[in-house]
Amino acid sequence: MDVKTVCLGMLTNGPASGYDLKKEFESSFAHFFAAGYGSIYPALSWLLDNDLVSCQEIPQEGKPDRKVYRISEEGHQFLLKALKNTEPCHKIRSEFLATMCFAHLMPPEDVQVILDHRLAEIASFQCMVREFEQECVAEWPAGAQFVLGMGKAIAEAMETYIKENRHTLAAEPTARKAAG
Amino acid sequence: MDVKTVCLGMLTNGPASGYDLKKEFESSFAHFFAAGYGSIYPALSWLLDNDLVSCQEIPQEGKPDRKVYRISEEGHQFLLKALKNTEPCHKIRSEFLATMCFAHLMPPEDVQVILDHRLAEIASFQCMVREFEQECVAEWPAGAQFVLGMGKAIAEAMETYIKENRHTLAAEPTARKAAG
DNA sequence: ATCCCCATGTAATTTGTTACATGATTGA
DNA sequence: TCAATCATGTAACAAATTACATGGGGAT
Repeated sequence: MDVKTVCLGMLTNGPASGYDLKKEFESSFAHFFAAGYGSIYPALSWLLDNDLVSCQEIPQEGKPDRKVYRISEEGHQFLLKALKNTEPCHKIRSEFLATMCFAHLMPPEDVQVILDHRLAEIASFQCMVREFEQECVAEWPAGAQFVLGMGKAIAEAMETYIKENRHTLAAEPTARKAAG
Repeated sequence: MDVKTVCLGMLTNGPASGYDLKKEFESSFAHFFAAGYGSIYPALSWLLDNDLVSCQEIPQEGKPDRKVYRISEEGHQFLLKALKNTEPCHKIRSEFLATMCFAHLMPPEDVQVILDHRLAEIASFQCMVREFEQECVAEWPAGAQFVLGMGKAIAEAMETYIKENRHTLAAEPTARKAAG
């Protein structure tokens, strides 16, 4: 499933502009699917060329016309077909974990800084989740709620794991060396 | 951090061929960093061209010469520099979660099949982890152990979450409809 | 017989990222 | 006055995937 299909899927929640979709990629989709304008706008053009969406241009003053896309019947069918894959992948690409693999080659302080940064990222994600929970999750389709919950579960597992195991990557206490 | 750097890092555990590295990408690195021959072989060529590794060709009968790569002093320095980034990313690209987002558009049986498939993938990962634990983890550097543990923690969190929440994506019981 | 393991690599294609290009409005 | 938000898009570039190309040895 590529950016095109995800954009099409997002449009099942109502018409939206490329700018709107970007915000969705940055918020509710942020923890499992990334896309920038450089992918989104071409994706929407492609969907339009293939009649999977229609486009309504809304003139605005001082800004480019706002282009609101709406999924078509063909679009719905295309999406359903794309969703038929019963073995969708789930890939992690982690420079963080790759770096940690080689922690023994690094100064232990540096390792701890990286861990702190990762914890901070997790905390900011959890903060966003809390906002969703207080505002709008209840109105989301069951699948979207499931996905947010999964993100929450993974984030919590990572947080706990890092806090409980970071000491294994700390420097050997100097006292030990002196004693040995 | 790209494939080149990860290959270089892998070579800190001892000399290896492209074929050997591929096996490592498929096993201990599988849960957070993917690479195929199409990335690995060009990466090793690049590392060799830049004197970050040396190469020893071992003639073999009936097979292409086995090329064993060894990290050089320059390679070590290059790696240390690459490891200096204190904000390494951790990205998930999940067609699985993207699909689940649109679960309400799909036949509920199909959703459950996808969930079963995901659970099977998690189980096979956990199986691999157990093998590592029984055989070799103890000899791994602390960082690599930390990373395997993280994979285990994430896998367990996902497994538990799916099992506890899959019912929210099931079809409404027909009895209810009849009663309503 | 057939399949998997060993072992290397290239070329075409797909995909996505980053930088560039433009510019008014609103709130601090 | 400064930053952020709104709003679109293209072009160059980077990176990885997939298919292609080859072929002996060993196990079932």
